[in-house]
Amino acid sequence: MPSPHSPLQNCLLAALPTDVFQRLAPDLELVPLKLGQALYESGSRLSHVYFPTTSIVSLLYVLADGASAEIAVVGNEGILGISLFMGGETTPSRAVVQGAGFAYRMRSRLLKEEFDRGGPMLRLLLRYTQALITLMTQTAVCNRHHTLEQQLCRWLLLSLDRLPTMSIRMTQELIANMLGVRREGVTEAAGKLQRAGLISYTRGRIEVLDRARVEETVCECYSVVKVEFDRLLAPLPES
Amino acid sequence: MPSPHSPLQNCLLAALPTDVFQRLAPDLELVPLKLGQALYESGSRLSHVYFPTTSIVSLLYVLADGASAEIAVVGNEGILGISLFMGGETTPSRAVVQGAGFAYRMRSRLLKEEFDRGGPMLRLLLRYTQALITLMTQTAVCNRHHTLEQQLCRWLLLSLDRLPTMSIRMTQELIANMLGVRREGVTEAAGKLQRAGLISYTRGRIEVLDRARVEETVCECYSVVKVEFDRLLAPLPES
DNA sequence: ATCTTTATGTTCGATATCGTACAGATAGTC
DNA sequence: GACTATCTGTACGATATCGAACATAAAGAT
Repeated sequence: MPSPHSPLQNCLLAALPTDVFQRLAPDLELVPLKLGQALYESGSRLSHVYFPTTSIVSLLYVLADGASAEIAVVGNEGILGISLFMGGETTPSRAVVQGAGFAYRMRSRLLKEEFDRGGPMLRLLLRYTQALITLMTQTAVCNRHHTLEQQLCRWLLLSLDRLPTMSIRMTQELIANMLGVRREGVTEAAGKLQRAGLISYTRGRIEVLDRARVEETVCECYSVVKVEFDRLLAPLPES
Repeated sequence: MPSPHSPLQNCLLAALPTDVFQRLAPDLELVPLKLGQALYESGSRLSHVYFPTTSIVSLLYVLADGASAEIAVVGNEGILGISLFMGGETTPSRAVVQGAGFAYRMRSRLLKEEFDRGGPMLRLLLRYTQALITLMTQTAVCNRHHTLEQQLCRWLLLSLDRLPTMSIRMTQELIANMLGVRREGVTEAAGKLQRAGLISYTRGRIEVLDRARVEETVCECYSVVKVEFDRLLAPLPES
């Protein structure tokens, strides 16, 4: 009976040519990620990069006064630790596990070596990074122009896209941290969605009942990001 | 008498090793950029990349309803057209000239070729891109948590850092577009700064009178970005 | 010099979110 | 089964920004 876990559950790893994947496979280590665990802190050097499979991780920016905001979310479509190959070594953001699950990790040095070969790994990671940039910038614009209810829908959909289920384990308090708003604001927005029958939630667990209607409520930001991820990561880039 | 213009006025070009610069120099073409000119539109393919010297260019994201927000600003420290080498070819943002001046442009294909050699150009551009990511994410957080007055100060300082003068040609209406707020909001915030003696402005021209006090008023976002740019772009990366 | 265009200043009520406080309700623990 | 910690619901005034309407002022055009 095969293990239920495979590195190929991560889209980036799955998109690599066989020979590259084979070269890296021995160094891929399956690790469980616990809810709330920090994979790296602002300014820290990265010993490993992570390829999530069944987990989901938020990139959070924390201000001096403790206020925070999520700038991106990474699931099985991505990788944590882009500053490694971008050359900066560190970033001013934190990576916090938002959905418990598994990831494969790899020592930073090995990834860097593969990246520096300039082959498919480089092209793949750069395309992914560009998609991530779109996610981040769309978040900036959405923060400015859209209502909390729309932003909550965006957050729900982006999270669902990175999870195998239709429900998310997460308290309203934590969602508020992600969105950079008050917990009460989330209660209100979520209550509205629940009364309308789009979602249902109990303590620490949100379920999307009617995804189609959530997609009607969400602002354009969600689809812009989705289209861009699909465009950039769909085909194995050849060039 | 030498020309007052040189590609070396752009930090990225100046940071290249001599041999690389010599290889590219014949293809660098000096072009004037007019206020309001769009260097590229959302989704368009790039025929050229631009290295600003005395001009300053905003990356703007425009929503379906016409609302907009600036996601980054590029001056003589940077380059326009990162999606070219990141592999995506296009981005969902617009690049609009915010301060008239000059830039050197280069055909996309040539830049891509140099990038693909995997040498100093690749490392330099990736480090710059990482700094740009910090700028974008800080903008997202700032939009969420800081007052308009602070954001205006951030915008002024980031713009000044990319210009040789202490004054900016820009109407309050356009600043409002950049910040993604109403024009009246900018009038109010700018009026407050003017009454306090930090800046002075007339139609379409803002002058910073007391930079030190603007730096006291600005939120932490400005210095985070500045430190990160200094860190990532200061030394010629050797790696 | 006058006219026109454009930029800036001011006001008003409307709205969304904030900050605080506290009341209920649920899950887990003893 | 009672207790406790945590999560969620609700209410209140305070604040920032919005949206619209209109007044003033400066630069440029004829």
